[in-house]
Amino acid sequence: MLAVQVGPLKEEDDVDAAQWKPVRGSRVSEDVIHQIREAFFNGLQTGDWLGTETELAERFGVSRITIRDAVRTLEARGIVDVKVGARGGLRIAASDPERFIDALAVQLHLMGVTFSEVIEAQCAIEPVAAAMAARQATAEQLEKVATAIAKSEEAVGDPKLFTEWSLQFHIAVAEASGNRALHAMLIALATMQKPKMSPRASEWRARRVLKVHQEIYAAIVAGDEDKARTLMDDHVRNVRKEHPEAPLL
Amino acid sequence: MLAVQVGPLKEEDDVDAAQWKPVRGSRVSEDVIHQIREAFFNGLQTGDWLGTETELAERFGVSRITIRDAVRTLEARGIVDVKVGARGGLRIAASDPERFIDALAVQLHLMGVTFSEVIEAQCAIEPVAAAMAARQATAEQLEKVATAIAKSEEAVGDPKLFTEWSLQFHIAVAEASGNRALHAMLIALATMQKPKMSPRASEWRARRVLKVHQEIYAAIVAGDEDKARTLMDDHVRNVRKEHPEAPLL
DNA sequence: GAAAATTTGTTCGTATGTATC
DNA sequence: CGATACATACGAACAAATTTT
Repeated sequence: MLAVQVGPLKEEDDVDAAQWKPVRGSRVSEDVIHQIREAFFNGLQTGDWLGTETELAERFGVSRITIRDAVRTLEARGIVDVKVGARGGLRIAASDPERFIDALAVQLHLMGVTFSEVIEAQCAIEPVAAAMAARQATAEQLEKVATAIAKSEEAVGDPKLFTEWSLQFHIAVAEASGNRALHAMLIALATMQKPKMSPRASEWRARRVLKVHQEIYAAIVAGDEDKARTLMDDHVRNVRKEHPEAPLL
Repeated sequence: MLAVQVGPLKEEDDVDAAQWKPVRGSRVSEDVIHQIREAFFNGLQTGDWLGTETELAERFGVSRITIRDAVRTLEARGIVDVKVGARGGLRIAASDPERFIDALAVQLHLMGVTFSEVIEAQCAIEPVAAAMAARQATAEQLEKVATAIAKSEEAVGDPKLFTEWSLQFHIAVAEASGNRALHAMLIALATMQKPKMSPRASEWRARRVLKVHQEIYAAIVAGDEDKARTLMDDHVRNVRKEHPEAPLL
């Protein structure tokens, strides 16, 4: 059927072709997007002013509608923020994990990735994060972990609230790893499964979980990497076994 | 405001006020985006037809420009594909890691995440992926790993090509973990650092790396989880130490 | 291979809602 | 409160790309 395929040949074999960057698309708005994107990665900071739509239209020599196409795309990618009214216009956006979470969710949905795979991925990463936290957590980061534990302790009788603070504990540990890339990915994974969680922990189960959390925290504070990793590994493994459908704490 | 479009307020019923999704924005196009997004997560598949811009404009009772705003956003999020010409229009997109990679890159840039953090995250995840691969890799997945090794063996004299196939080895191991969430994230991390890598491995260094890759492969084939994890852990640790600026192999 | 039909890409003009001063 | 600045939204039209005839 497709004897001849003229155009964007995607050679999977040629590894050098991977360098290949599509600077030029069939749309004018893609040029605009590309240029602003380049400027972004070349040092623009949150809050930096980019101009109004009309200004940009003049500067790029295109109509306002074309600029709008570009703006909507840049906005969806989390690069710019748009405000109406006087002193409105385009500015470089602030970081927003939501963008990243959404992108991950969309792609995993398209790939047909299962719920349990997301959990499994989280379970794989968390012990490593715990070990990293034990190695290098700052006082401030430890404080956040401690807060999450304290709050969940107050909420042992409220399954929903307890689950929420348990989740915060895990995210705080990831943050304490000191690696923001890891942290961002764990937030994405945890957030994705949150809507599917049904908190049904009984109080004694909550207390048991709380105890493990406290032990993990102690290991991190003590700087015991192996212990932190092992405890977290057992923890997520158990949780997964006990709650095959809602395995996050 | 438009009295016409008051309908689609979707109450996420009940208790979960924390689930709290902003169904209602100040833009009409956000309503459209939200509805199509909901439909997407409720079972639309790659290739499914959504209609033309004009059709959608009629169906939603808005102008074509408003639909275009929505379309650009949905496209940027990787949800739809747009094609011009007869039988063109909107379709549900195929999965494209590129979207996810871009979103991660944008967010990490905004967060000011350093290059070494990205590498460190990768180094944290890979040993776990290797262990998982040892547990459950399929024949087809192992084949891909073997191919990457064979290709890199052929390229020991060509630093650039060798680096590329070494990277493919690592990605193939991640795929062999059987967890597509983990796989997707490692692709993103590896791709992000690729532009900054400077392949400068000498031939004997390449041969040494190759030997380790082969050992890891053997451990995976043998189903030896601990060995696979340990070998990979040592490997990434060494690589990071030897090439502090270009530490990926 | 050429012409026709379809559909997005792009432009201009205009009106309206909204935030700032 | 009024004036100003700006994005949001509508309508009509033509250009360019792609498939079908």
